[in-house]
Amino acid sequence: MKTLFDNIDENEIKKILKVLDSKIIIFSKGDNIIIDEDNYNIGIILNGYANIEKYDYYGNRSILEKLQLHGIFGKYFYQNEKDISIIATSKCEVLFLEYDSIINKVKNKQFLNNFFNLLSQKIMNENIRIEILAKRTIKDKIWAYFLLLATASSKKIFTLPFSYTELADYLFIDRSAMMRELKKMKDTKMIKTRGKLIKLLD
Amino acid sequence: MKTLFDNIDENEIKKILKVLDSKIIIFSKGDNIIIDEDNYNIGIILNGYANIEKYDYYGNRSILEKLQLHGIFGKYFYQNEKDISIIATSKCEVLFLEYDSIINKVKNKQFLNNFFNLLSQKIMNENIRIEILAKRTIKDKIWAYFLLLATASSKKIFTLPFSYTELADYLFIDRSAMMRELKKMKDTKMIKTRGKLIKLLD
DNA sequence: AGATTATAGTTGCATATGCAACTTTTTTGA
DNA sequence: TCAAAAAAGTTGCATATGCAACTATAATCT
Repeated sequence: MKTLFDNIDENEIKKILKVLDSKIIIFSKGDNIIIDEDNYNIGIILNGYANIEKYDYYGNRSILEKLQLHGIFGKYFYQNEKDISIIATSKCEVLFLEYDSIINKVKNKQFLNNFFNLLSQKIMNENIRIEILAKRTIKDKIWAYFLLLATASSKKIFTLPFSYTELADYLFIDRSAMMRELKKMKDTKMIKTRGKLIKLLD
Repeated sequence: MKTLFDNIDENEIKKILKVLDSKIIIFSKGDNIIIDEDNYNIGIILNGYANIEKYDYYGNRSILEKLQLHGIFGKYFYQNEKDISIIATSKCEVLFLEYDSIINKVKNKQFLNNFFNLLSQKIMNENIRIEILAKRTIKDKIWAYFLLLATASSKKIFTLPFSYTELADYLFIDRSAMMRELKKMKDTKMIKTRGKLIKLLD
């Protein structure tokens, strides 16, 4: 996975972060991560996890995105930031930057390259997400997501980065319907589970 | 809408495109737009429209993305480019570039800025798309998409950029079920349609 | 440690949605 | 300009999915 600091030594990083007038804030699990939009408009997760969430009219929660190492967020990426919240799902260190400064103040080509790559990677992740959502049935959505996790870990056994409740909100489906499909998948020997540990069979 | 050439004069654009060793190709409606990956890995739509499409196991087409003016595509944005195709839906001029050259060869800060903005805009568009797909019912998906088009044109009357067949494939839903919901929406005076012309009522 | 809250697991029921199979209308291209 | 193909429009039927309402289990907090 690409990060913002790939192939840049520590001293150089410090210099860049100073030039950018950046800010690092640590959040606790459950915190609402708010961007101070006057001075900073981009956030980057340095460690920990966060969910980008939205509630609809009926009270359904949708998890729009799962942010992890060097995941990037900010008002440039959302049309209506007001009705979206970013919730830390673990202790979570966030680097805040100003978007324009990156191109205009940073001389280091490698850093620019890394930032480009972060954006490209975000686009790729969202495309993968859209392909999962393109699946027409609950079972196919679950399977596509499990395959993704298996591919990411290069193993047929992996740990869900979500609770099952969250997983349903991430796949935009009803939890009980999802549980029912998971049971069917276990019954037909597609998968085996133990808590959040999932094993894909044959 | 932001474009790659915002605030850059024509001569400067020519210079940049030369430095980048870019290539412009014109496609006809229905053409499969293929990237010559050895030399170019990014495409940008200069005019016309194209769909990014994928067919699933059952033969369902999914329209993953609708590309228009300065829409950007390329292998950096997809994990499995092989099973995805980009189809020109009108006569279509495409600029091909090499990703790395942009950061490493282009000196013009405005151009870099514009390219960044193109990526950010793409991320925003995909987030909007995900929010539409997050809607739990067909009617809500249609309505959310129509609202988006109305907002984009700042009018309550707008023209669908899709055939109804394509629209269903874009929203990842069954066409006949979609037509049924559209009829209900007309019956309950939510919308009025005449061909691809849609009007949102109150 | 015990109480409280959240998550997981289950089920009956109503209905929204997909699918197949048509007809009608519009578009395309030779 | 006319035939062929594509898109739009419609409907009956089967079922996948959402919803409500539970119980059981696990996690969290003081």
